[in-house]
Amino acid sequence: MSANILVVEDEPAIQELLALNIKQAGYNALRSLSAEHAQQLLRETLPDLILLDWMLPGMSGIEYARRLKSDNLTKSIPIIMLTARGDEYDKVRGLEVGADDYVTKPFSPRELNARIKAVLRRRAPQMTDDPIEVAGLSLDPTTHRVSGNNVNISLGPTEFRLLHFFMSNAERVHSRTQLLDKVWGDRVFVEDRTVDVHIRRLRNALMASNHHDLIQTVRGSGYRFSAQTVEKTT
Amino acid sequence: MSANILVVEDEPAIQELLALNIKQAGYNALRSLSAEHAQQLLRETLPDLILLDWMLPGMSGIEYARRLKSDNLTKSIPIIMLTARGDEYDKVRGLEVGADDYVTKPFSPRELNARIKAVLRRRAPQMTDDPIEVAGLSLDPTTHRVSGNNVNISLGPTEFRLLHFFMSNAERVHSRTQLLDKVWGDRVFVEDRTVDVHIRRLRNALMASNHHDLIQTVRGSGYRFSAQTVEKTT
DNA sequence: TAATATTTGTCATGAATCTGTCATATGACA
DNA sequence: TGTCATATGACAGATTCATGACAAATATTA
Repeated sequence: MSANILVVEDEPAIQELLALNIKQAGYNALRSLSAEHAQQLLRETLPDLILLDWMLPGMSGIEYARRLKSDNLTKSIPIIMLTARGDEYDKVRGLEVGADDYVTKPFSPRELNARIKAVLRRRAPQMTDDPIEVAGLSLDPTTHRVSGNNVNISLGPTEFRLLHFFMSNAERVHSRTQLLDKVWGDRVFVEDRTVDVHIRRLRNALMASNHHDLIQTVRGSGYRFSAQTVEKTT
Repeated sequence: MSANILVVEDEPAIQELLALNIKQAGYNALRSLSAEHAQQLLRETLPDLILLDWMLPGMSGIEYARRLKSDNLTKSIPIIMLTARGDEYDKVRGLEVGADDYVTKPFSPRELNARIKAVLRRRAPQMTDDPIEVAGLSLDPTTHRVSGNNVNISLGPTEFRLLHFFMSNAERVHSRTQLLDKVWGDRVFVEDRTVDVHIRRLRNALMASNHHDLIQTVRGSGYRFSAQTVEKTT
């Protein structure tokens, strides 16, 4: 599931350019011409990143950013502001209201992509295309390949995403609900217990290279992907 | 089939310089002194990239860019604008009308080439006409020939482009949509599933030299052209 | 120009694979 | 030991792909 990026920009030409760029980079572009309309879109899908123009008709970009950051539902969505000039003052205010980064117009496509990638990496590492390797187990999102100690491992789509998420967020416990949100995506309604089954399928597949014990059960909390082996208390 | 680059520049000296540079880099240079003349050229050949001077006699560069981007036939041709020294305002307007990148005069040949290359790669990585060879299967863009282990393979136009794209972007998974964009071009609207059919046709053709299994299906994601064979792990 | 190939996009169908849920077994913890 | 959370195997429904057929569009040839 590639990242959804919401572009809030009132100038159609620039919006188009941004959207094109985003698609080119392999993300999914949602578009909105105003803060008000963006707000509506948010009801359906929560994007993984918001590109927000500084100046907007109606509610200004900065105003909207503040609002997004104060709403519990959206506060964790990273925001990249598009500012007109390299104005230091703007920059300060942008960061003040909680923007995660900003890009000054005119921007080069490369710069924009680099920033998007950087921000996404911070917030949702599994959304980037970087290959990951943990304890001899490696996963490459671009080739969609997984191998453990040179043994090829084939996974179904969901197991692949699950492993991808685990590997990009290792050493940390994830509740079933969190996993559903991050791996399945919000707006999907699935039983919590279903996660168990997929964990099992993933473990099964990883058995081929003896990496199945990297996925640890944390009783009462969820699961954890960890390179550190668990010591059994005897 | 090396990329054609159209240079629209009224100053003969600069045009000459640009053309030289382009040829040096192995591309094909088409030249035009005005937007009007360029328009005529476009009737014969659609270039793969347009280098457009900001200021032109008659129709200005920006005006022309806008026009190119609004015409269905030419809208997908990337444009690099040549702007006078670091004029911020120009850059904004350039991007506004849909230019893909810009180079400020005076430019260094190296920078120009880098940008051309980047834009072309983003647009059509398979545009270079170097022969490619993977696992005994070879494709020569100039002669339009494909052969596997000395067996000649004949392909329809679309299958040829598809294979060309695959071979120049091997090992990586491409979604159907991406394939449509890159192989069919972004101005066509065809069903996603159509890709399946062409994949099959290509596989069929490659069967002649037993290379059909280089094209792998990645369930839920798309297709991949890979020299590495898949091992089934159950 | 007419006739004949080729090429292309779409569809219907059946096969392969994936998914979510349940029922039951197992194991952890107080 | 009893209770509760997790593991596991089975399964039916849902997706996703492969494939053959076909007609429209294009190119080629007579």
